Amino acid sequence: MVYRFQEAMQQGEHLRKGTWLQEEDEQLTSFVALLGGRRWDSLAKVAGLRRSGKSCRLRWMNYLRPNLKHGPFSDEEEHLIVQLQQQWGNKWSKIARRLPGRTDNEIKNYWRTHLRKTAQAQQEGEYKYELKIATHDFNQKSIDMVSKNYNYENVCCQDSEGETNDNDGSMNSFPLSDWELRSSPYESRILDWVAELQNGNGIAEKKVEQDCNSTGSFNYNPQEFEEGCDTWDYSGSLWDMN
DNA sequence: AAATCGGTCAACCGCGACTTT
DNA sequence: GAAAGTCGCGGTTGACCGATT
Repeated sequence: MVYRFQEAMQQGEHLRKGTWLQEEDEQLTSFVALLGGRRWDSLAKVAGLRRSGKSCRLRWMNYLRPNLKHGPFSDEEEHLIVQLQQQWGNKWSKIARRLPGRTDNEIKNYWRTHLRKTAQAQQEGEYKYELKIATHDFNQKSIDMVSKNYNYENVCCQDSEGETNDNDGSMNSFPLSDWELRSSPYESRILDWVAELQNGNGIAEKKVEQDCNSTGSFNYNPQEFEEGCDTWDYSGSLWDMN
């Protein structure tokens, strides 16, 4: 799969695909410094790279660009991604602008690998919840046969203040403590965040605040994430190579 | 030790939006 | 205003690697 550079250079005008070689990276980096990060098709030709402009741009944006972070996501970053994905959906480039040094591709991959599992677990959780209701129903009916006093809603769907909760069987009303499918503390933390966000209540905000206080470094303010108030701009000092 | 499986992530693809000619 | 060129985005693919059987 990995071609030798010399071989690649002998392949005529055919555009190369696949993994970038160190020589190609160096060549691209020096020509971007020289010509700037635009007109990628022209840059690729001038640089003598057997790559499409698109490929060059992608390599630069996702890997070679200065100030990029490479490594695991911090708790703050994870939290922020979850928050913003909830808010904006799969707008990865938009989300990436809130995470200095992270690329849309990186965030997208992170979401798919770590949080798709969460979604699946959530679905299974719903299934489990239905089973639980069915089991509860069955047991309750057995009790009813004795007591003749069955009222499902009153038994299971009132909180301590006597207010009736959401009763549609969705995960909105499902107590997280009953989830037994979490495969790791990491995933359970994400699950907690997602569930709290879905509840959309002050508890979630309080929890976030507590988490922030505990780490002492993160504070989520929804107003900061309104359209058009980027806190990080690609186009400024990032492009300064010196 | 070898085969298989599953997770991760770099890179590609297609398409729409934007810019230039 | 139209055509061509370029850019940016989101979805998808496939190679790689460690864990498991």
